[in-house]
Amino acid sequence: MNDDARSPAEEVGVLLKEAQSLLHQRMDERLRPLGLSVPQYACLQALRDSPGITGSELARRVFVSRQSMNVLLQGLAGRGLVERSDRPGPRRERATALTADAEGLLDSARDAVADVAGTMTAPLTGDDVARLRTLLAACRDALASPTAPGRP
Amino acid sequence: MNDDARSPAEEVGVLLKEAQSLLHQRMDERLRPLGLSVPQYACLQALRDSPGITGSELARRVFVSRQSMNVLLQGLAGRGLVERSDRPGPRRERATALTADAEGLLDSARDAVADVAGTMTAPLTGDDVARLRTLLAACRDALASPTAPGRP
DNA sequence: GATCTAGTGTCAATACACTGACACTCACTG
DNA sequence: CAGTGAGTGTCAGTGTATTGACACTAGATC
Repeated sequence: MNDDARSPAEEVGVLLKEAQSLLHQRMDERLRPLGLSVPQYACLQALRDSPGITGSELARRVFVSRQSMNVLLQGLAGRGLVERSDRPGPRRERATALTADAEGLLDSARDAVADVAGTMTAPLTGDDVARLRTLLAACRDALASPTAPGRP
Repeated sequence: MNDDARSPAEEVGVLLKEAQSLLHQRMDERLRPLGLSVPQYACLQALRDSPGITGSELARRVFVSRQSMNVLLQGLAGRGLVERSDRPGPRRERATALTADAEGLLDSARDAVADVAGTMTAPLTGDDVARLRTLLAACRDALASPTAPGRP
């Protein structure tokens, strides 16, 4: 039955893994000279897009656990890249904001990441990129709800 | 300049991360009842596609380091899923092969993974899937060579 | 033949992320 | 008002993957 051939859907899965892994690798190569890891960059970027966001929401967007995000933020705070209020807010949350240093560093990082992303989509036309975005979004949405272990 | 807008290429990057992360999560949910993690499944699958492959080559395909693959293989060997020859070959490599138990388990795992992949591509037509494969392969190839830190 | 390079496997130590558990606060409900 | 549930932050313990280092082998180079 499914002896040697891989279904088209499965091939999409491995291509997804391969492309994402390569992208992560290239981003890491470019961000490391700036003293940033990929999750740290994603954290700063999310913090810039949504200032005052809670740590838990931050963790969800970066795809890590609250605990990991906590130590990640501690590291960034120790380097003076983020400021965490020690006066907890209404729901015990600590407001977190970027410092001026982080803004400058983040601009450099954004350029590096944009360059990598540009290399990735270089062989594609504008229409191709738009199509790719649509298709990937459809795949993501299809996987959004936790699959039941067995289907009825 | 690049103040608030994200370029289409960067959006592809985050969509790639989101889709891959969701896929990994769903696969993990389905493989865990079988006692397999995603890297373990990928390892067995690669071992099935290319019997007698070396541990280092295996590591490259699964996107982990040689050392991680080593402990991973030790775990699989301890559960009787793979057999490692203790008579090293010409280049000091140890031939690795799946056991009968692994073949059966892998068949179940393949079904589960195929199901997840099917859910992912469910909202897509056949042409969409083919197009997606082409585009993803192009992105992967564009990222294949290590990017020089700065361009000339 | 001596030397260098590339490939492989392994050990040790470190960094990273995760699960589990607990304390605390707010909104809703009986 | 008591109680339940959801959301957040933190601590401790564990597992996993990584980097760095070393030993060994085969082939290329001089």
